[in-house]
Amino acid sequence: MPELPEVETVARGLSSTLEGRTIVKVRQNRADLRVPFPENLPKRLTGRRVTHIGRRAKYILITLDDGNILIVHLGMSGRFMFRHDPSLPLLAHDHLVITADDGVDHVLNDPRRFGLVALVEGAKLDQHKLFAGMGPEPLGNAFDGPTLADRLAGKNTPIKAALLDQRVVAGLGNIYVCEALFHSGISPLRLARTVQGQRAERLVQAIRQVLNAAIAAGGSTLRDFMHHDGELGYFQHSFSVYDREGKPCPGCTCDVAKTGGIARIVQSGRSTFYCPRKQR
DNA sequence: CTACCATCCTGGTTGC
DNA sequence: TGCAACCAGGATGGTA
Repeated sequence: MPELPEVETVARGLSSTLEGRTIVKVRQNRADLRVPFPENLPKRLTGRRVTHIGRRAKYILITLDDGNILIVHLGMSGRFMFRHDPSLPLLAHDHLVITADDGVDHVLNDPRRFGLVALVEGAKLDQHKLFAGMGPEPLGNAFDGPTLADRLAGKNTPIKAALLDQRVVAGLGNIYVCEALFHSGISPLRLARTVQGQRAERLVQAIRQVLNAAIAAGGSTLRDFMHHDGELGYFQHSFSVYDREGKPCPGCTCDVAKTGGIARIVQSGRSTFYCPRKQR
């Protein structure tokens, strides 16, 4: 479920509670999520101090004082929340519990187990399989119109599919791709290679704007998503098209009874929501 | 290269 | 109310 804004929100929450703390206890309750947990993970984490919490694309990066980085991906249904009361029983799907030196438990819960946990040497992060070939951060300085236009050049695939490809730009998912395409007036069906020049520029601005607005709202809570402290995001109330099939798009004056309002189509197996009149 | 499909897994919602 | 089918924010690997 979590896309970049939700992961950023969780990472910020972790940063305020776990950064600077020493890990005193780790409980791992199963052998794997989408992939196996790292070998001897509890042993390798215990006694380490957390020096920094960051994010790359949809990955949470927890830097340790031995130079390793604990990587956490929340998949579709992952939550990473803290609990002050260690006497509370673990819930179903609580897979990893990291106890800090202030007695607070940081619990990774993931019912569908599409998430993953890895531990890599900090210096080799960019070369790691998960990050090699990954596209630019959409909120970073390196992401601009010409850069995106370059990465889309020659791609004979719908722009919707291209933006979901983490090698083109890293961190977008189904929701924010739909929203950004709407705000830039680009049809999700348009061939990626035709998004050049001003159109690419508009798309970059729309991506940045929608991601920043979503982060400011604490992300979007559709079903599972929660902040590190259990709070919910509220950006879902600001969706223009996502999950709004048949409804009017913002500012639309046309008759929904005639136009059908926002359309839903399926592209590469995923729902796409858009306004066929405003997006070309 | 690209498009499409299935897969991993659980749980909430929908429809009969 | 019960139950089955369907759907979901991601990523990957296979096939045609």
